[in-house]
Amino acid sequence: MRKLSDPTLFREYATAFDFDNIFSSASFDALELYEMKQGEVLWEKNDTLDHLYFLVDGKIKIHTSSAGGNGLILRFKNPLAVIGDVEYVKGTDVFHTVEAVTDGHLMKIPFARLRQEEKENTAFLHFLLEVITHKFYTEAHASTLNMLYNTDVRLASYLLSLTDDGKGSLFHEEMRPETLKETAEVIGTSYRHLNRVLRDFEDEGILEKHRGIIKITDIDLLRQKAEGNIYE
Amino acid sequence: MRKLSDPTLFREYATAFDFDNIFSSASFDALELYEMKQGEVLWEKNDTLDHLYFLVDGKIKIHTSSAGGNGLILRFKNPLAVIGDVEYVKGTDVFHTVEAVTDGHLMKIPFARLRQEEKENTAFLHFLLEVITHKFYTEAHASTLNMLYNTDVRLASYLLSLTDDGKGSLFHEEMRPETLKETAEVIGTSYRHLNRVLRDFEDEGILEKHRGIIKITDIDLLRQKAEGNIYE
DNA sequence: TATGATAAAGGACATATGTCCCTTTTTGAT
DNA sequence: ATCAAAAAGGGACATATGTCCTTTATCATA
Repeated sequence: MRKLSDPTLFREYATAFDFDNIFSSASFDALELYEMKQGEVLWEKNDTLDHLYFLVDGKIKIHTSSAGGNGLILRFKNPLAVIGDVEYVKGTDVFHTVEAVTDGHLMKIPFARLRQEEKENTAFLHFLLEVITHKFYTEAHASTLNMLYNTDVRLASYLLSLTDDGKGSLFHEEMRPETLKETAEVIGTSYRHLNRVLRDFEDEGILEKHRGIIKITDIDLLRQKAEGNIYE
Repeated sequence: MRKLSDPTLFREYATAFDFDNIFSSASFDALELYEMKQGEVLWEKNDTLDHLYFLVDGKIKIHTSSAGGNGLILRFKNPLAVIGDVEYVKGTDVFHTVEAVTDGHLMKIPFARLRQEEKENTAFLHFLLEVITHKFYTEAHASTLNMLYNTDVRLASYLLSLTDDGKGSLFHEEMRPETLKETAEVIGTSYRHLNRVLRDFEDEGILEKHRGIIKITDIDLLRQKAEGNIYE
């Protein structure tokens, strides 16, 4: 991660994400703009954070690798993702590895500054509360889904979350997650097994696929498979 | 759940859990004491909440049953557990079933009152933030453990969390979780499989068991099994 | 004391999923 | 255009885990 001095770009992000309203002017002035490069590992398990970060451009992934090295789970995050909120509140070390999936930009602000901010600015506390609550909510849903259902249901739910815009309307029938390998990691299974389940879906007429490109052909069947669940 | 009018008991809980300091006096006056009976289902999935609850005495369990009816996961909560915090912040319906494991007492306060409280009282926002952050932290750990490791590691971690007082010192070598069936639900496996793994542990000399009573005989081996993980 | 409900224990079998490995295709860098 | 690395695709096999069912022990209560 490299610090950027680009007042124009800074201003752009500040406006786009309403930093002026979230922060008092003292804190606003403490914000700094950084850039990340694709593939860069931003933080690893057990790192200590002393800044809060906001992803303002690009995409990151959060993942954990077990001691054995194999097997990861992860989530992708897009702007405006907040990194370090839990560490700020609990004073704990980083728990998941965070990696840049694309080039992008982050804003950072020192924890110390935020301690001040808290005392003066309820809006910031609210913001933090909402961000963390949302994380919990999402995590609880995903966790439940993972514990209670097999790969086919999880995959169906995941595909729905990509296909559906959340309100039931069709968003796009054709999509391409980064890679199938990543998809496997997201739903918490092996690449091999994902392939198996995808082929089953194909046999059942739910989708067609060709070299990683998946096209949903029967969204109702897919919904049925998902048993009312949807990722997030 | 039944409302209680018992000023003495009320005062006792208020003091024990520092409600005077968390809340302004206006909110404090809005607190009401309720009692719950063992086995009572306090809330079910999709219920709508309009009060925040504090468990001040007794024990509850949080669980989800899948559509299929079988398979639940759950956590136990002791005082001072907060129920409805996420629902309050996000405005969503109840997600997990909450059941009284023992007789006990709860304090409740209307969401509407809390909206006021928020505006006047930073301590309350802080409290909420800390509670929810802790929930997220715990959930994330448990979820990761569940996704990454097999039943033997999860069981070892769970047993450790009961045996260890968290700082590495031995707490008690002999314990009895409510039932083995419940233990199975907590670590997210079937009763049958739990039995299998327990017998493996017995064969390996990690523990001895007799009709549900488990005695750890080699805590170091147990630690080794847990691979550095511990529930919570 | 008898009786029924519940928990513990585990056999037998089915299924879900992981691991290892090999082949083909695609992509990206030189 | 060429070549190496990554991704897709899937066979063969091992293992983890679930389901169903039977037996035995325990405990509360009629």
